[in-house]
Amino acid sequence: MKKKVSLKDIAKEAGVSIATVSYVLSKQTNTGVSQEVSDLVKKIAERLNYRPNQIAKSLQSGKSHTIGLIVADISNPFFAQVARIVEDEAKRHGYTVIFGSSDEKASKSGDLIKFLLNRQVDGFIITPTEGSEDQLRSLKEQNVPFVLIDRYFPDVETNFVAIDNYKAAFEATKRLLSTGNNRIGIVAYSTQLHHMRARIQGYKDALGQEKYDDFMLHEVEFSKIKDAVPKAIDELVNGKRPVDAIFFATNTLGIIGLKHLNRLNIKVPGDISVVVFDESEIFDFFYCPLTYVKQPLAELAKKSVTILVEEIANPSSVAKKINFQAELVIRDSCS
Amino acid sequence: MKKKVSLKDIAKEAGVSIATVSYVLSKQTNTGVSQEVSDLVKKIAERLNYRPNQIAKSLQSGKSHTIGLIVADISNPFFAQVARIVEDEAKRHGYTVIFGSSDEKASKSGDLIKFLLNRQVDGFIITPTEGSEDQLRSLKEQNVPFVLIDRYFPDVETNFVAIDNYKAAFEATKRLLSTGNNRIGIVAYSTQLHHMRARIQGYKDALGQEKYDDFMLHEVEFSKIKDAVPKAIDELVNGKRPVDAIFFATNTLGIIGLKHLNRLNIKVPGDISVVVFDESEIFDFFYCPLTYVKQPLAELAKKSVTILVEEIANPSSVAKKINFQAELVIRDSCS
DNA sequence: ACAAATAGTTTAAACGCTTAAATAGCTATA
DNA sequence: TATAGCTATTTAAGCGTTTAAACTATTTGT
Repeated sequence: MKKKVSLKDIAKEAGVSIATVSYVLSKQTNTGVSQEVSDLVKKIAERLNYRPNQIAKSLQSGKSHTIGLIVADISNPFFAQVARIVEDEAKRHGYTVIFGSSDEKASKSGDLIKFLLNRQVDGFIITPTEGSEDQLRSLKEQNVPFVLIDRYFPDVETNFVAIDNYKAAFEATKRLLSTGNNRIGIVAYSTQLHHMRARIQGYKDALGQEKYDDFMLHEVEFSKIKDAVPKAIDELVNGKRPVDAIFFATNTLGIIGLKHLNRLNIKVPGDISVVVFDESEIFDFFYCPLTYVKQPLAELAKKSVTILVEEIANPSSVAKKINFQAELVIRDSCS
Repeated sequence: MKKKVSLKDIAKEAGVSIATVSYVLSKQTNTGVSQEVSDLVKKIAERLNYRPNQIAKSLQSGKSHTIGLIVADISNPFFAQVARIVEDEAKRHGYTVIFGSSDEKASKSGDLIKFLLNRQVDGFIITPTEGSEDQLRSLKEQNVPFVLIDRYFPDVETNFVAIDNYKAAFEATKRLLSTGNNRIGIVAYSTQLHHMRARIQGYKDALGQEKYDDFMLHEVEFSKIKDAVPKAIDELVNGKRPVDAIFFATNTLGIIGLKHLNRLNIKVPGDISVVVFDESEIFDFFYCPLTYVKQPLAELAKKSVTILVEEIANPSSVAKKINFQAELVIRDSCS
């Protein structure tokens, strides 16, 4: 890589000091530099195609203008979409985004945080994994600005941007009930993460004491979904008292589940009603337009960036907790 | 953000010079530092939770250990998958990834390159857009290491990792022919990018003089696909001599196209045969298992990283040009 | 005509790290 | 006992910026 043009080169060429060049090039107003020198320096900078060295600026300012985005898996379209919006919004604020995938593992998330801290990111946007509370507490202690997105820990005071999962799940389940389903199963992740517990609780509360039954709740482990979801469905539909509806608690679960329903030749909504949390372009190809919970993804992602940028500029001690409302998009998969 | 622990802090605490601390902490072998001092320094570093400042290291070494990944759109699953593999592979080599989306626009790609160069990335992995040849030439001139992925310009000598698009398209079209289709339409992007021209040429050559007909070739503009693909399909199936098969030149085109076929209630492969370039989880929900061209994505992405890392370590003047073979996965969408 | 104010520019230190070169304190050698 | 040869450690410069402070010339005021 050819050596880059620095202030020094321009200074030498212009016959002035480095400081003068810096003043010309870095100040918007020409504070105390003569017009001639200013013009000359600018012309030379232009000619030499000068590009300021961000690294040097960062070292000097202590700000890298870089934010770390930690998601579960960047190749998951849900997070890829978040990433895209974060990218655009960050760019609008003059920030660069470095990303990393935690694979829902606290250990990976911890490594990633360390790695990116070494890289001197100015702050983080994180979809936290189960068991990462201490990492967040540690970040707080070090006064590193960060915002959680999609999930959060109710007992750790942090900024977060999420949706009202309880309410969304409650309404989704109510929809299944009101369309005549009584035995409603749910396929969820087996995790203590609050967003998932809230979805499950919303589902339970919508059903109420009399209709809920432990048999209908199936929690699968993140790392085993490929096998566990089909198994859960088999149990839901084959028991002595099979369900007449299934609520999938995330789009990934929904995708795998619907594939399995296809395999079993179970028709939606004829044989079974379905509601899915989150949308996915994939669902457009399912023969039946699905009723689903729509998260305001763009708003979530944008808000997370604005909060973070604000927090970097002037740290506040009170945590910003934003809950958006999700929308239940009613189509044809409940009957 | 609390002030970070630096070598200085450790040095003061240990009562030695900064240099000694640096030697202890940055050299694997304890070259010329006494065991006692070494142990002491390490203990203090540990206690203070010292994290080296990468920015300072970068400024000093001239290497940022960061690579810039420029894709068309990170929210497109194809690129999101590439990003994930690049991320993992880069991490294996000790590199961080900064990404940016060009939206297939040369102007954006140019801005992105400048932006990331200021950020002192050590090199790039790029899916180039149409009209970005000069940007690449300029990078070459500045001796910035980079590798193109997915696409390349035959008349610009650069490293690239791609597949043999001509052959893949040729074989896909041959498959359609051999399953009894004679009038085969193609929906492709209207671009001079070589990978697309190669796909179109492969298609044309497979058909040969006698079977090919300009009417069957539909090129749509990237920014207008939502409307243009349905329109193209309407023309292909409604003309005086309608086609009996359609070859979609990318998965995005395929997705939009198949949705439209559904809307028109045209059955695959009953009414029309289909082959799609690239795979997509989305296709799993199409009622008919699709025959598609499978790119070795993981290999492509990995190779791009290893070439780039190698190139950063010791730049070579001869361009590395890698063409992988794609695989035609034959399922049920041709008859 | 001389001090004071002002404008234009430079000096120098700092950000946190690396590393070649210098130095100090030993020990072994003749 | 002076000296060469080690070993352990420090000094100092440099990476590319920014910026407070210092300096120099010029202009203004009296």
